[in-house]
Amino acid sequence: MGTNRLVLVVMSSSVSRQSVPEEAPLGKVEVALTPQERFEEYLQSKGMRNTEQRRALVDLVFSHHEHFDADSLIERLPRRGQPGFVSRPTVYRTLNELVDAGLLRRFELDGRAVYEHDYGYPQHDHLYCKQCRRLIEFRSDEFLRWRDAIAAQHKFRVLSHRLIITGICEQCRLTRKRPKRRQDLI
Amino acid sequence: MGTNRLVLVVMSSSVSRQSVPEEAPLGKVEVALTPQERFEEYLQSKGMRNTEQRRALVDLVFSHHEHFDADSLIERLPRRGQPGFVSRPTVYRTLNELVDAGLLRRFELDGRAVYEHDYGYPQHDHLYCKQCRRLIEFRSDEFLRWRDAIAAQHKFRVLSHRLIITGICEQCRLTRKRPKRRQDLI
DNA sequence: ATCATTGCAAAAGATTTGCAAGGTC
DNA sequence: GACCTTGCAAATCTTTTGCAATGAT
Repeated sequence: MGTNRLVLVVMSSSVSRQSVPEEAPLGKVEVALTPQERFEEYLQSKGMRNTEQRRALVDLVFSHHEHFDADSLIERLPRRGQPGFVSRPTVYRTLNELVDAGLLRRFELDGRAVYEHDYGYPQHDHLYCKQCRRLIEFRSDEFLRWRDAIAAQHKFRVLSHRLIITGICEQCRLTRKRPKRRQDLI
Repeated sequence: MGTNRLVLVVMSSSVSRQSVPEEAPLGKVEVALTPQERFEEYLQSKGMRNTEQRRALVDLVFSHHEHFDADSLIERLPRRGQPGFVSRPTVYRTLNELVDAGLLRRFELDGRAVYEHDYGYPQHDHLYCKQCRRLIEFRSDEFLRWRDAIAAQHKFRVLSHRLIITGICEQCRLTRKRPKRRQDLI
């Protein structure tokens, strides 16, 4: 069970500084507790129990920094009967708990829930390539400033936002076409 | 059938209309054809037929400028057996066609598809009140400029974007709390 | 007449829930 | 021991699909 301390990197982008290479590493985010410890804390505070299944899922979820959905997480689990197996309902239940605990963030893509690391990871937004379906992360303080300004104009108290810019990534633009999905829910 | 219904009301939001030029009130865009005519044209170009059901739905959809989901549209239809009735599958089929035809835009909120007028309506984004579940529209050219700049930095070809700022609207902030929904998919 | 479209029933896909058995504190 | 969790099966919710009957051109 890898208790890997979070050392994560995001691409930063600043529109104002135009000569900067468009993908400069932003830096690491230090966190006091591992996700496992942080979740334990949350569970205790709620009078919930830290079970083997929950620990297994936290390990799996934080073993890769990738966007994922419930199904792809389930695919990475051991099969029924194998040690470490977790049932589908429990996976869904635990994902909800991890979101509540602030360890994961959830959003929607093409009609299903997608999760990403939230704990110890800086706020960012996404470019979504319609062709290869990759999510490309970027960070923009300028956007956040604009967001807060527009909210202030509407006397709206911001809690969060979701921004996805859909299009074609450079890689795909320079390559041949690929099949499309059934629907365009963005 | 929805147990927890979205409250889908729109404020054609005119922002503090004083000094911010990019924040003009959302108005209509001049279009040559009515939605009905525009859809007819689309259908013909695709070798599809303009049926009573399709006309009825276009009328209903464009009779109010509101965000809506399939269920709330179905509720506004005459009952089974009444003239003007349209079955649930046909409603879904027609909504997809209206999106393809460019008359409606679709996005997701709390796990289901929400539609809004696209044809003859200017591009805009949304503030979403977590409490009353209202969607408040706003328009920002500054945001669009920023979007295109950030995309250019990533050599990303923009096709569209989806931005929803979630929080508490002024009205709700000045009132007492209301119950929350089951999930926070934004 | 041809062929798209409808309504019905049923299916499908994603996620949630009731409940008895088992695990954690 | 109390009571939270799990896995199973089944239910839900939303949306889609197969198909025979109906309707548009």
